[in-house]
Amino acid sequence: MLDIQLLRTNIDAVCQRLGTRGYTLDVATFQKLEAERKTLQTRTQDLQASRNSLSKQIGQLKSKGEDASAAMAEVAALKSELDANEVRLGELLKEMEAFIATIPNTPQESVPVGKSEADNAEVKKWGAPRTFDFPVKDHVDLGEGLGQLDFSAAAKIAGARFSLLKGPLARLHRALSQFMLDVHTGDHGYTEVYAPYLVNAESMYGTGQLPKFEADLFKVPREDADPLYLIPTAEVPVTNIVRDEILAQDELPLKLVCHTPCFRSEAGSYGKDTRGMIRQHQFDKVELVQVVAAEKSNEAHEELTRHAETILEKLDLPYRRVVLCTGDMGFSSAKTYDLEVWLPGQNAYREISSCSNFESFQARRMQARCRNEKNKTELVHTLNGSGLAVGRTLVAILENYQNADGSITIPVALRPYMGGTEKISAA
RNA sequence: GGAGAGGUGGCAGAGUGGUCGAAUGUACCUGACUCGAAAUCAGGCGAUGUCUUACGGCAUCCGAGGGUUCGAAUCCCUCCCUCUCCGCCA
Repeated sequence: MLDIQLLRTNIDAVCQRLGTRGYTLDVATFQKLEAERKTLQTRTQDLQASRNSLSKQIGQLKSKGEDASAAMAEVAALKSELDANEVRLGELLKEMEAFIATIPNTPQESVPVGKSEADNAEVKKWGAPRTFDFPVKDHVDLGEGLGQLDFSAAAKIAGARFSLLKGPLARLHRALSQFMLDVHTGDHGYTEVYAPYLVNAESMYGTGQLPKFEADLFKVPREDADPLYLIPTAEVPVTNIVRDEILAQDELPLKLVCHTPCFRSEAGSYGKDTRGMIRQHQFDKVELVQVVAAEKSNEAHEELTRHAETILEKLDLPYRRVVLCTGDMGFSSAKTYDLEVWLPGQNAYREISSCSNFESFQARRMQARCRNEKNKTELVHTLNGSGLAVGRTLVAILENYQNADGSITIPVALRPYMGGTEKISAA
């Protein structure tokens, strides 16, 4: 959520920034709501002040046993206007909040302006794609050839966009998440978190999935209680740890890492990546989350992105880093780097991690604050990034480490997690 | 699933219709004392919103939402959460 003060005092600048991401702010609606709010709120508060002081007088008169009927008549005269104003003001504030809640974050100045994916800018490239002296297969042919990846069984059990892993490939999947967690906790200073996979609507609102993106979520209705939602990323439960909290200076930065399955409905994305495990309803991810003081967030964003890159480097997987252009960024983000891993089966770089700085956008929605040097409360900045998406990392390993006979060499860094196995072959 | 108890400021904890945004303790900040620290003493110290150039004023907030009342932390209703005991369970 954007700062309403900023909208009041500097709406032109906000408009301009939002314009770069193709979002047109409805200034007229905002100003109409704001004008009404201002008169109504000041009037309501004046009436409340009168009522309060009259009520106080009544109390004093009555305690002395004197006649309070004059003051009571005066309050009664205020009452109908006050009641009407309070109701209308409540509605208006809700309207205003709903309006602001659907405005996306403003991009940082350093974000390239653009309309779509095509305008994202490559920042760096690491590693050279391997040259093969045999025809490369994609991960589906490789996994099914090994007899360890079974989409038809998954379809029977659950439906399209699920996958089933067996044997060494299932172990490799587990090894990857263990490896990632160990690197981030051991080398990068993150604290491991285990969190709920089902969350309430308030949490989804806090990180920005609600109210706008309900269609992308799996919703779990309940007979006698509010519905819960399956998390689309660990970002939701982990970032919401600080919702409605005031953190002490020395608690920051908070660096948390969490491995969870992620569930995405993504009804609109059918037709794209229908083959294989690139786009699934369920996938595992190791998520990095940082909560930092406002002035530290850009620095933290670079650091966190490096932490994700380190995993790719340790696995010796070629990748590139792109900075998303204004038009391709997520709703809540002020700046996002995507890491794209090389997939020989697709002859292309494909997204494997997304690292974003949300600045105070999420913190404002969830009232996550810290005390500054003057002991005053101040919104924190939140960041997160995949470190990494486990399923896609598995895909990358299959395709990059394939051999002519269809077997897969295990990257050296993962061998300790595979009981020393160096190669996966058909059973 | 059954029975009971409870949710008040950073923490602990009083307050059962009116000078209560809330005693007291503790934590924290400032000052005095001290070479310094501790102890002691004095003062300060909630959040959010709103109006104001500012000083500051006003409003709202005692788990959440409704209700009664001139007036609600306090009374009534609904919901959420926590704890204790019993049952069940990986």
